[in-house]
Amino acid sequence: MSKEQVIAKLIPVFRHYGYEGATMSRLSEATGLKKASLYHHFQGGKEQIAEAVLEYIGTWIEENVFAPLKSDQAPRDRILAMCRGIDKFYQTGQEPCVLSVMSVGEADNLFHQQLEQSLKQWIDTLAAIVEETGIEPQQARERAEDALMLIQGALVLVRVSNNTQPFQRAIAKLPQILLEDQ
Amino acid sequence: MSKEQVIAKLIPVFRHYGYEGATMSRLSEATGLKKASLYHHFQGGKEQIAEAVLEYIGTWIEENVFAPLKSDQAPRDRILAMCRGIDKFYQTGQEPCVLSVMSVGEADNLFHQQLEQSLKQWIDTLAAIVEETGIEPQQARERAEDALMLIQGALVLVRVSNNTQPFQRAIAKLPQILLEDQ
DNA sequence: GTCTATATAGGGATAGAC
DNA sequence: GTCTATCCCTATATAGAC
Repeated sequence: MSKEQVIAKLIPVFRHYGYEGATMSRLSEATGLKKASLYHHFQGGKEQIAEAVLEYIGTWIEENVFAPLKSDQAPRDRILAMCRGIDKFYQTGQEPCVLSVMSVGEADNLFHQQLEQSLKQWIDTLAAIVEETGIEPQQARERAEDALMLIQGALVLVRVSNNTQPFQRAIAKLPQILLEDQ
Repeated sequence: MSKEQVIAKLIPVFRHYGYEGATMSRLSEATGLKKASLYHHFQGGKEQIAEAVLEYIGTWIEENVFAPLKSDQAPRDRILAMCRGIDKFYQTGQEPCVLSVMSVGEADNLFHQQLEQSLKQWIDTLAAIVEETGIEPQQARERAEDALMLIQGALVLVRVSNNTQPFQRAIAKLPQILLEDQ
């Protein structure tokens, strides 16, 4: 099993249990590797595992959410492509956001800068697209923030209500929020 | 120190560290009571402490967020009153939402039903107000959900970005989202 | 590279003095 | 009601065999 495959199995544990809840026992069970083997791959222990998870997710987002935004299609089509990436990433809202579960407690102390940077990049990228359509920078930024708030809020609602409908509605509303006058 | 005062000191620990991160040590430090004293007040241990916290918060929300919605003022004024309650409850976004931090990991298994019930109540209450203004039930419900998504999403953004602006903007937008055509 | 076995620290929880 | 002292278990992490 490659390191990538190992990390792919670690991710859902962090997403569903958070940093403190992602115990070495659960990580061991999720991967099928005993604890000592995990320490062989990640000498820095749990903290380094979380770092690897964050990096892996960053790359995935880059390729599946940001990349579609940078194609040569019309802005609306690029945003629709991004929406498909988001829907896949969050599995229609059923997979929690690492950004939000890692911004709690101990994990926040360890990774705050990195999380903040990732969020900023997402907002900046979205705002740039909106600006391309002729919207003022300040307005574009607010729309990008509104879009991310809606996504993050939808994820909370889905988690608590066990109903993916709010997420689907939120995704469907993104093009309107970003491109049309409110 | 009364039980209410103790609980008031316990709450921020759960909000900032989540259920698993809210260790008895931290709860002890936050209250100034040693662990054994906490067990005297809450014989059910940590789980019962969390229950007490959730109940206390439920009452607070009832009095400061729901009650204003039931006054005899105009719908818009009632919603503005609710917004003030929300702003106070979340300290302009600087205090995380218990609902969201408790819907992760072990805590979610323990309290899922209760959290789901609280969220449902909030949505139903908001939707009822919107319906009063002549909006169709389905539309009203979606607006209420949109409002809660925006709030929850704003809280994530504030936590990650250390910037309360998105929350303030979100709160300011609530009357529009609930009462005006989009 | 993966395992068993183990060390050390901290978690939740209780007994019993005051 | 609050404390000190302590129990047991699990968490993180390491040693060393295969």
